[in-house]
Amino acid sequence: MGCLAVHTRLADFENRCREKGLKITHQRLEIYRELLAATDHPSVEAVFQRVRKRIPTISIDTVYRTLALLEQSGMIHRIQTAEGPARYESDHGLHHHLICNRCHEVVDFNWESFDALAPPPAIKDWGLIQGKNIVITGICQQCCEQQLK
Amino acid sequence: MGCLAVHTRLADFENRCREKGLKITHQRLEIYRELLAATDHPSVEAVFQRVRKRIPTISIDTVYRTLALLEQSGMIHRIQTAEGPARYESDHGLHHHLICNRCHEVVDFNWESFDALAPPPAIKDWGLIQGKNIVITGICQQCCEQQLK
DNA sequence: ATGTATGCAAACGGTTTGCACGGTC
DNA sequence: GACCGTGCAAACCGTTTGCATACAT
Repeated sequence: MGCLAVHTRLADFENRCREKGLKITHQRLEIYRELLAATDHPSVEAVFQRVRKRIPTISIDTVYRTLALLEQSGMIHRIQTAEGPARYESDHGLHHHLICNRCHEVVDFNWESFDALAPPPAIKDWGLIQGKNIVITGICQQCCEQQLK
Repeated sequence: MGCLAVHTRLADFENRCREKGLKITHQRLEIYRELLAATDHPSVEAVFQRVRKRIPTISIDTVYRTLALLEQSGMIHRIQTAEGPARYESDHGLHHHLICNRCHEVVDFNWESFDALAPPPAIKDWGLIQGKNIVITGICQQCCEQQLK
């Protein structure tokens, strides 16, 4: 998943755009590339700052529009963060998130025994399921230590 | 949990406020009472509109401040909603949430086999865990039907 | 040539804040 | 009486939108 070469994933990206009739622009490619490279679940602002190094004239509106578009197309994911600005990640396999309430760092983790669990009967007749996330919140180790000082 | 009489829960509330040195005001009592009565995970605005019927002079700032305060004190919970305004619920036992991406309705559900699961080893050394939520998102039955029309 | 995507700037909605007054303890 | 909590108004931040231009197809 996350181990495919970047150029392969960019080629996939272009194909999926064509399938959906989305134009392949300079800006979209760089935004997607930046998200592929990122491991820190960046905010819109963070993606903007990074892409700006390659495309100094890009506007943050375009980053907002592009990230929303790619999320609607299922090519990237928006993280379930309750507070603060929206954060995104590329689609890199099944995993869940740990979120620090103090520094807002987001860390991936795996939980195979959960993934294997059958969905509870209660949700069967609710409707169409699109996302199933576990979000664990708390204070990360680093922030815990800083607090003691 | 949710089955205790309202006056008992309000008495508990007053006690917990005293323990924490929080003043027991008219506004705080009514905001908490409204959240106890609610089953729809109301937004700040919704709580404001309801409490306003009893206290017409209340301001929405107070509702914001009170809900944030009660959440920090662990007396109520803020729901993990990624998009849109913050939503709250009273502390009424272990459960999880279904969220409709179209109408934004939030529904509680239980998942005992998940609750019984041992936490994955990966999170052991992360830090202090405060919340462990499952958020299932999608389109509720009602919205699915409306879409077909 | 067509129509979508972009950049700019202005508007927007939810939320937070500074301040003086009012209420609780 | 001391001090926290409140209401008011203004500021704030992330995000969205209308518009004219630029670009991909």
